[in-house]
Amino acid sequence: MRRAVRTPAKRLEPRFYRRNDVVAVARDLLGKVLCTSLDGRMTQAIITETEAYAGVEDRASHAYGGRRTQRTEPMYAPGGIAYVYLCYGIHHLFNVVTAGSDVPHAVLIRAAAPLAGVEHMLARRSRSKADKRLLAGPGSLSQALGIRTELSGTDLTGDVVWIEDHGIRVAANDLVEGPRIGVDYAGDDALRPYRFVAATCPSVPARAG
DNA sequence: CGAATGATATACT
DNA sequence: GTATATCATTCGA
Repeated sequence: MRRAVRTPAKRLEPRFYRRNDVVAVARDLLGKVLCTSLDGRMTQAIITETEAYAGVEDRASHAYGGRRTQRTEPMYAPGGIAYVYLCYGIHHLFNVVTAGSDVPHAVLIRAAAPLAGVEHMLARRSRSKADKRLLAGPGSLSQALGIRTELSGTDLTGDVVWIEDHGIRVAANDLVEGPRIGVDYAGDDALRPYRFVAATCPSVPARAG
């Protein structure tokens, strides 16, 4: 298999996040590497599935109609921070806040492929072996990377949670788009094609094994 | 297929 | 302040 070109890992800068086109950011996040350093444990995962939430105009968004609460406050900050919230009382869902100040757009990270620190992911998920479900689904992904609601508002250009570009590219014919998951309550907005999936796992740099 | 599980938003007193 | 419905899901039967 063709390996991705080895590019020095480069942390995404604020200007990546601050674009107003949240759908473009969601697409661009595929193949990027989500990293956490928590409890002295470092984990890295290649993002394979994202969903865009288009702020005030999107009924599926927590910020629909400009709703502004203590929970959603981070979404109104300039792009480049985390928005994490608890869903169904169990799952911590991780979002990347995008766009400028007072434009509450965000991208939900739904799935990823393990790249580094797999042993920590397994421990956090109480599993003994890595399978396809280790980082599949936003709740599982967050649990494996140690992301919790207390990290909501965390600066993604810091050294706790951040995202790197490893030069991994998702081919156009690998990119699948469709309606978002679990947003039936949003009426017509549930039909928006705001979900992006890297159909086959992006090439993993050779050093992974 | 359905229960688990708790913070949050909203609508009350 | 208190009550209650809801939820960007997951796992096991």
